[in-house]
Amino acid sequence: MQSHEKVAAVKPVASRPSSRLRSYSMLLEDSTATDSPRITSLEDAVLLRRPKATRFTSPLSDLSTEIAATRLQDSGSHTVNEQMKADAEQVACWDHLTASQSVRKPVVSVKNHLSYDGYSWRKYGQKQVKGSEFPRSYYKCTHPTCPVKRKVETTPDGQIAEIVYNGEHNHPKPHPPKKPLLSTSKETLVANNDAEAVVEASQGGYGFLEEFGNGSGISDRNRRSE
DNA sequence: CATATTTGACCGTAT
DNA sequence: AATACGGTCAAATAT
Repeated sequence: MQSHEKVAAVKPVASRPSSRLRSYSMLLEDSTATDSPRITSLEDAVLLRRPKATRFTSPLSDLSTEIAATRLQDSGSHTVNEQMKADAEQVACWDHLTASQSVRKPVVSVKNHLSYDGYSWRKYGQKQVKGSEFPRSYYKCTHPTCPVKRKVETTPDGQIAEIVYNGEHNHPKPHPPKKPLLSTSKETLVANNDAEAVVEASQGGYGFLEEFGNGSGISDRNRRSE
């Protein structure tokens, strides 16, 4: 295959329908100007696009990261202290598992992003931001009308460096928490004016808990509100 | 087959 | 006005 050649000829346009352009025209020019295969239609252009997402099997640490992030959030209904206590036990458990490296990642949890607070989250982006050395992940509450979003920064070890919540859930919890949330070390919950809460966790392994029944995986993905 | 995640590009805002 | 950065989108891919 000459995939790389194609890649070079095409500007990898991601997904924005609005960005119509230069890609196609440029493609045509480029293709005619070089030895690259000719592009005679938009479809061709599309075919030339290089794959955007390459999935790697997520390492265990990654998994814990997600889980940790997920359970950290309780949107502020319970006290952090309580959560910490309850979680401590589970954390210990998971810790052992990861240590032995013989555990398989709880796919269900990862997929549904069901957190202990009973809400489910869907990851819609990740980015390396300037301020932090760790990548920041962006999540949305999966409920169709729920505006809540959150940003989670995790270390390579899977530890949470910071979590920021934005907005309030406007719906009941799909799955009531069996246990209160928690955290293993220090955490601060600060509510900002815009119903924004910031949770900072300094280190600490967060464990994973049992899986809830399948959450109501809402699928508003690929849907635009406009 | 359906759905969640990955990931680069796009867009808006701040500097 | 130009550039940089953060946040969001959506195709591709994995499960």
